[in-house]
Amino acid sequence: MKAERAESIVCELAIPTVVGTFVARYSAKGLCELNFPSRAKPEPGKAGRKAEVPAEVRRWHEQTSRAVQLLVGGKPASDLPPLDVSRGTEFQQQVWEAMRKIGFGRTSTYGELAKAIGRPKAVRAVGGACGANPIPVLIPCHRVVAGGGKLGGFSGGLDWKRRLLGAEGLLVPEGGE
DNA sequence: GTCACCTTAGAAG
DNA sequence: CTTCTAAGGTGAC
Repeated sequence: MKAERAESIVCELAIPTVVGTFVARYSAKGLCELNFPSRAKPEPGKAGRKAEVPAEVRRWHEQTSRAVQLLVGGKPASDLPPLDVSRGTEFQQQVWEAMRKIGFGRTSTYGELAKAIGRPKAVRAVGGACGANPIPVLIPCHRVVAGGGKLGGFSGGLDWKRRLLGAEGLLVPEGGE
């Protein structure tokens, strides 16, 4: 069964936080993408069009905003909006689902996730799925570290991975341990 | 078809 | 201990 690729985006909204402004995108099914703050200043124009946003999406955005703000602030978020991951492949969706089970303040490794989805040898593929994760933070790809206490990589910038792990009270490997 | 990627276990030197 | 190799899945070229 093929995932629907051409899922249209309903709208794009900004999420101001103490570490910058995230940008969330919604489809008709829920949150489909979340981006880390970019260097560029947020565009008030786009974020200011909330009046044209469907009530349902506004409700989701409220949950998303709260969740993101809690997480960057070092607190667990329990109230999440529906996540639309329909553009991911079956494999990627399995990986993302497994990642969401990693509790707040806990970590897992690429190897463990690979085992969890029944593909113990697909460790690199898991890494690839993490990199393809459209909704970082809410889908905690930052809680997935490499084995042996190594941090591993991060598409959005290792800086974010460290910051998020640090916010959850986790020791960030830095070459010593 | 080929290559690069958020990896890792195992064999060789 | 360090270095090299092979293996999974996916998207860009």
